Amino acid sequence: MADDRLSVIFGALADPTRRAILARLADGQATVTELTAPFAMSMPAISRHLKVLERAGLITRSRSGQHLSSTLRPDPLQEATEWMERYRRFWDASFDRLDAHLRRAASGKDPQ
Amino acid sequence: MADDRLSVIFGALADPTRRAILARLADGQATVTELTAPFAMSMPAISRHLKVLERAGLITRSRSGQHLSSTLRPDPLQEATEWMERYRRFWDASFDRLDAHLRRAASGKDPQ
DNA sequence: ACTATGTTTAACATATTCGTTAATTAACAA
DNA sequence: TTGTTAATTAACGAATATGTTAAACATAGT
Repeated sequence: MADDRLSVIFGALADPTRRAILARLADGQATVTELTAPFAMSMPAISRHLKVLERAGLITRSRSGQHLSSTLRPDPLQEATEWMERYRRFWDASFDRLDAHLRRAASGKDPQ
Repeated sequence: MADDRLSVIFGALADPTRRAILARLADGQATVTELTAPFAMSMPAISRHLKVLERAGLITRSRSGQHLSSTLRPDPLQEATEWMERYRRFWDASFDRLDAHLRRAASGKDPQ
């Protein structure tokens, strides 16, 4: 994977396990052991996923004794969204087209 | 890469060449040759990138004679954004914390 | 039919990803 | 010290990603 920020962020999000971890962390910080529990996967595997998320800036980690807690830091999601915003006018255009299509269809006068 | 929709979408966005292709297509549809020109990369390489974007639903392609044009279809970006929206309250929380911190710092009364 | 142009597919090399198990490090508790 | 728990690192293997060049396929023009 390329090492520019957006590639690292999107790359981190491109794995269902990592997205599930983020979803879990939305309910509050958790240790590696707690994050491992729901998955049929070894702790080293989760540990690596956490490293990927950390590199993307999507989590921060802090040690408290033996326990290493991960906390959600969603700022990179905003960065990603901002990149996608460049295409919003195309969404709008798509919606307009869909809307127009539905109106034509509903009126029974669709020229297609 | 996992083959669920979101993984395919995020995976497609996790490459700078592919994001550049999408940016180019925001200015209108283009052929494979036209999309290859700006890159120091062979046409087969671009052809594969286009396939990845197509699989993610980010472009559609239509042949007109010899020319195979790619067109932006940004709907999947919205799907990705919708997933990220789950974390919007954390963005807001982050902003709130930042805001509060700045206000405390500005007033010279920051208890920290 | 022949040739030129546009694009994909085949075959290959290399690097990265993602998982495993085993070994190691770090912190706590007796 | 010894043992237990928490987590990472090491070493490995299999699958996937990303690029290359050469060959094949598809359409157009003469």
